[in-house]
Amino acid sequence: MRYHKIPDETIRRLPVYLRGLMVSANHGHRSISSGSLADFVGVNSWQIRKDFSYFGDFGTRGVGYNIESLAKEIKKILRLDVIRRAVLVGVGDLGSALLAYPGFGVYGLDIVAAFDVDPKKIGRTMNGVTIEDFTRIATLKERDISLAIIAVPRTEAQPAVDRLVAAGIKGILNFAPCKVSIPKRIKVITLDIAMELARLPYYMPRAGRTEEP
Amino acid sequence: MRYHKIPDETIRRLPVYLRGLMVSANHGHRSISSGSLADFVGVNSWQIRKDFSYFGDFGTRGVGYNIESLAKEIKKILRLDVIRRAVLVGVGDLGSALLAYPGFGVYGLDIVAAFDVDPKKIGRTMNGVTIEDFTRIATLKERDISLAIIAVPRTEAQPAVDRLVAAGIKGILNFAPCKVSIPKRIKVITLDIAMELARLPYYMPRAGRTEEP
DNA sequence: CCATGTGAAGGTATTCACAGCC
DNA sequence: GGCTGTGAATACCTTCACATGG
Repeated sequence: MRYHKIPDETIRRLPVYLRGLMVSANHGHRSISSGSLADFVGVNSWQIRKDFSYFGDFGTRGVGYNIESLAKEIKKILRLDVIRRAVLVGVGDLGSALLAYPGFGVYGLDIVAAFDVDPKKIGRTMNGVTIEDFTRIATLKERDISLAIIAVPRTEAQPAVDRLVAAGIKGILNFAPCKVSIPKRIKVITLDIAMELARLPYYMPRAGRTEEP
Repeated sequence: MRYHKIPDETIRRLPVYLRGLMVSANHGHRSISSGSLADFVGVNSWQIRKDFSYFGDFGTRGVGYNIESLAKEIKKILRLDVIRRAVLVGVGDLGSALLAYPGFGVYGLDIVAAFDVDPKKIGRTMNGVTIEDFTRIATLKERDISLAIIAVPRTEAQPAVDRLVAAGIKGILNFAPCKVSIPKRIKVITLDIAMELARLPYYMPRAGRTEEP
């Protein structure tokens, strides 16, 4: 093993591997080869080995990788062992769905607070989380929450982000379809759902052809 | 202009530019320089010019790009001028949010049908779309719908995809957190929300440090 | 003069092929 | 024999620098 910097593309794939390892562990397996994991997650086996080689020797030649120790290491690299609590801002249709979404738990992440500006929503409890008044967002500072998900209308995204930064948030998952400006120490990942759908037609088989491209 | 193949990374950015152009047009502009668009969407100006250079000369030196003709060309490349109608499979929390989501319209995309297996949901109308019985999915063939969004539990994703492929669907946006197997002529984009959140902690400033990484 | 368009340079990630080890 | 780990080769994408044209 060398002290390589881990490429961003590898970081992007680590959560994929992690989920694959978890599911495999649930099936009762204790170790897995790069080939089986490849079939399971849809990444080439040599790509998987290369990715893992950036951060250590976890495999046993002739056998494969120990699932538990590899999963633990990936969690450590992604810092999922330290960061676990997230806040949701904007409890509309999408926000409500995110509150109910069971998928975050796999990665050890948990939405423990929610904020909205609508008085009709404030005070209501959904999935064990009571919706708070957005004007009280500064209280996050004392609550060990450094991760935020924002699901507000596009025009409200920048103001919301500014308040979150002031409240000490360090990372933001933004569902609003726009660029937001932040101090560079803060990380924002923008996930524009419509945009993903929009690039799908490009890859679809052209009309007029009868068979594959 | 050369007859370059358009790189995948450029295709990924085209919807970003398209949205930027639309918003700029709404502000009353008729043309825009690569520099202004860069500020607006968060991509370098030289990257933007390079991207546009793959598919033609749309700019006027000293002035910028004509918004309308550029937008039209991008839509044509992405084939958003032909593919407009989509079906939703799975009307749970996330599916309902997607039905209500206003963002698809920007790209000319429209969810015109929805399916679910739950008898309590079948027959109800949400946002102008009546939820149909999933066993009737084959009727899609006669309805000029080639794009599907699936928002079903992980274990149901593969069966749902198989039925969609049989019903003639050509492109799928998959929200279920798993790989799905399909004939290679069909394009699937999997969007795992939790996974995006999971790679955020890696990029956040490390605790203990006072300033940037 | 200003902003586009593009070869060339530089950087990053993927793929290959095989040596090393269980 | 089977599977990992990795340098080398390749492909791809980004950045630069500047010629080109309205």
